[in-house]
Amino acid sequence: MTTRPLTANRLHETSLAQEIQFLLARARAQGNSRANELLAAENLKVRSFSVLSLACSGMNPTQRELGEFLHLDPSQIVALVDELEKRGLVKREVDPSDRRSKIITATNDGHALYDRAYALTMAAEDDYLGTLSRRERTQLRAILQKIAF
Amino acid sequence: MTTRPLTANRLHETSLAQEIQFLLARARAQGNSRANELLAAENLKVRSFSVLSLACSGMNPTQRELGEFLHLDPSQIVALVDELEKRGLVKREVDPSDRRSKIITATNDGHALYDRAYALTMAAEDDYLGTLSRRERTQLRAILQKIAF
DNA sequence: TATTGTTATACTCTATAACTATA
DNA sequence: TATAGTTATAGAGTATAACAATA
Repeated sequence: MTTRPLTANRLHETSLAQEIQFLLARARAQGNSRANELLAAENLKVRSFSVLSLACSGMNPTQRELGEFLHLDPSQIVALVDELEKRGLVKREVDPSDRRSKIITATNDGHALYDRAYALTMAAEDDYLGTLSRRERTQLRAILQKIAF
Repeated sequence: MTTRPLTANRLHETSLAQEIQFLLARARAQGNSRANELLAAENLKVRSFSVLSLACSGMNPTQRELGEFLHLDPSQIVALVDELEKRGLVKREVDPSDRRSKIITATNDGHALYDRAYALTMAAEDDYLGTLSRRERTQLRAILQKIAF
C-alpha cells in the first residue's frame, strides 16, 4: 500500500470533504490503485481483469455487452480483448444467432488466471476496506448496488 | 441525466457486479458525469470546482496541500489554479512564513460562483442518489469517510 | 437503413523530469 | 541538500468518426 504523509489532514473538515461525490472518488482511487498494484503480479489491470471476469462468468457476453456494462467504448473493448486473446486467456466466437456479434469466453488458461486474480482483488479489498466491519461492507455493497444499477 | 438502454442488465448477476471496487467505480463515474453536466453551466468541472471549494474554505491551503488532498500532481494544480486565476475567481498569495509556498484564496467573484456551483453539485447528488433514503446517504457518507481518510 | 466490430485519430488526463526560487 | 512551484513532454486513458460485414 502506498502510504503518503498526509500533512493536509486539516482539510478533512472542509465542506468538500463532506460531499459524497468527493468521497466516492477518493475511495475508488484508493481501491483502484491498490488493486492495480496486486494485479500487476499477473500482468493484469483492473480494466483487463473486469473483461476476463465477465468472460469467465458463463454469461457468454458479446463485445457490445461488455462495453455497455463496463461503460467503455467499442474501440476500447477491441483493444482489451485483443490483448487477452493474444495471451491465450479469452477467445472470440461468432454469435450464430447474429453473425455481426462476437461472444467472448475464457480459455482454460483464462479461467486458471482468473481464479488467482480474483483472490488478488479480494486481498486488495481487504487492504483498503480494512477498517470496515463485515456489516459495514455489506451495507456499503447494498447501497452502491442501488446507485450503480 | 444521460440514460442509456441497459440491454446488458443480465450481467448484474455476475461475480464482478458484487465486487465493491467495481461498484465504487460505477457509482463514481455516474456521479462525476452528472456533476460535470450540471457544472458546465458555470464553466466548471468537478476538478476545478474542487479547487475553488478549497479556496473558499477559509483554510488558506497552499498549492502543495491542494495537490496532496486532491491526489493531483503539482503540475496539475498549477494548470487548475492558472485557469481559475485568469477568470478572477482565485488569487495566489506568497506565504509569509515560507516564501516558496503560495496560498490560494477565493476572490469575491470566486465566492459568489462557488455558492452557485455548490448548489449544482447538491442537485447532481440528488439526481444520482435519488433512490437512497436520507438514512442511507448518511450511512454511505460515514462509511466512505472511514475509507477515504 | 441500422448495428457490430474494427481502425485511425484526436483529445483529455496523468505521470515524469528538469528548472527557479527559496529554505 | 531539500522543497514549492513552474514548465515541458510523454504516456495512458477516453472520445469520435469512418469503414466492412451483417442484419
